[in-house]
Amino acid sequence: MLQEKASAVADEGMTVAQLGGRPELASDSSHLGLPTTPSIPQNNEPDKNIENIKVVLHDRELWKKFHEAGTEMIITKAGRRMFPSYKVKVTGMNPKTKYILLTDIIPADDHRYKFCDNKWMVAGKAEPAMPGRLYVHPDSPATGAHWMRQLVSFQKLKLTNNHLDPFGHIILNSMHKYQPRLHIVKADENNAFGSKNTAYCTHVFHETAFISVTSYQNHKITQLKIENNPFAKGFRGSDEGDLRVSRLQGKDYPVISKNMVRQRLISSHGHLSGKLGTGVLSSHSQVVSHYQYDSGVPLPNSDSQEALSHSFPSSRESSLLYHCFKHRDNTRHLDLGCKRPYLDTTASAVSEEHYFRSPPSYDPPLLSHPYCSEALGSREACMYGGVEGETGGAVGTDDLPAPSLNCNMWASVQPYPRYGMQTVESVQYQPFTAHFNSTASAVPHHSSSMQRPHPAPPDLVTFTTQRVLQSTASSASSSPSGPASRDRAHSSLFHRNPGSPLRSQRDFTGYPNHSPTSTRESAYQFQTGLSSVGPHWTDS
DNA sequence: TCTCGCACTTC
DNA sequence: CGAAGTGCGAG
Repeated sequence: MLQEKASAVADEGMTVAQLGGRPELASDSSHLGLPTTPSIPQNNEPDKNIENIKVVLHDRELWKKFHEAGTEMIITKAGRRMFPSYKVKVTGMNPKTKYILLTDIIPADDHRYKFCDNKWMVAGKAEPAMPGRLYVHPDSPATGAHWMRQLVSFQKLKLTNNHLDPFGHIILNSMHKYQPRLHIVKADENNAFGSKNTAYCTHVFHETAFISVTSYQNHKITQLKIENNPFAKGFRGSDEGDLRVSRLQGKDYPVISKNMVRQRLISSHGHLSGKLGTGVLSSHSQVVSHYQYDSGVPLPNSDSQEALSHSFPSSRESSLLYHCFKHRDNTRHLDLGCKRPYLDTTASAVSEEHYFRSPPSYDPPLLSHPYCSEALGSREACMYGGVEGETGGAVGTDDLPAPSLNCNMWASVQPYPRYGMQTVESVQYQPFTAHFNSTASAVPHHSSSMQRPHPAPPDLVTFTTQRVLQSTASSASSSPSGPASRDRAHSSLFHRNPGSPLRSQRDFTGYPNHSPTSTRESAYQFQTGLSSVGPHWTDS
């Protein structure tokens, strides 16, 4: 089934993310047609074709519905799952090669938003980026066969607005726009960390972009959540919904809430949707202009302000969306350099100027640099940037039976990328670099052809450090096999916080003990360093 | 704006 | 059954 679905989507055209190369502007034209032909599968080349990996967003239609209305994701102190959940179908991997799949969520732009007149508007400059945390899929590392066998779900990933979150959830600022990304890192022995050739690729599905909120702003979104999220079934209105409401209120007769009324009105009006209280339709035309995509190639929008405000086209315009706008570069890379404790890196953080002022031309920093610290023992380190694990060197890891991603962290890039959304996902692929790149070259995003190693552009560079990949990779190779074993390890690292025991995250529990039971559900969410940036960044 | 407890749901 | 994921609405 999935397969079918996936293929169907692919047929439609745009959803498949192709890796290989990220087309740059220059190449855009060639890609416009959409690379239908992708390089598919030539199985001949086993390990090396990370660029041939294809990823299809599961439930894309649902995501599109949300996107057209302006997706909102609730963020809470305790952590809230995303809905729709981020699930993908992966094909084109070498069945025997091990890969690590992880996601991160980066700022889509540098604005803060407000919901007025039934639409999202820019309301100032974004808050300093939060620590970029990564969510490593619990099965990582696992073989290509494992990943391709079924849908890869990131459903347990949670979002929080608690900057001091001890659970390892991904920290976001409310009322800001974000873009989830998927990274696939080859974790084979051959590419174990240290190797400069470790390859990875990044996939971005523009339809998964969202604005984080503490409570829903757009009732259309509320409605979609209620209608599609099984856990919200209790709020469904179908004929009986009213009854539920009434019961809640202790009444025997149906009571209709304002919200429900609004929603119903809206839905009934269909296209007029927005019009509820305040005029709403307004932005349509504008929207169109901003959000367009090319066939597959993401185009950054040059007009930042406007684009942003209209990022979410209303449903009506959806058809219009697929236009092209010019953009500068699509490239995004991940830099996985590793090797420095992330603290250091952090410090080095880049000049704020670069980051923040990235001209429109810059693309979003898609990636970040991971740093790998050798030390992995401490979980805390992972969680908090400031804290470093003391365990020196890989202590734990090496010894651990099941290597896991011990404290690996990636840093996701914070600065805002200003990319408009991309229609299709873009993929990027790059070799891992072993070092941190402080060297930023100002590479334009453009870049990269696929294979070329790129230093990250300064703007992209974030301070964050990451430890993760590396260790992950290396461990992966050694790891026994099952994802299960590593699960616990991972989790343990990340979530544990010295002072705070996290109950909810029992994930880590496993750490010390090897109990097999550890659930693989544990989420692996890592944080990247960050901090230093904040201060500088805020604009004045 | 955000936090909390609630009733309801899925798993 | 209990744990955990939902939006609601009062505060």
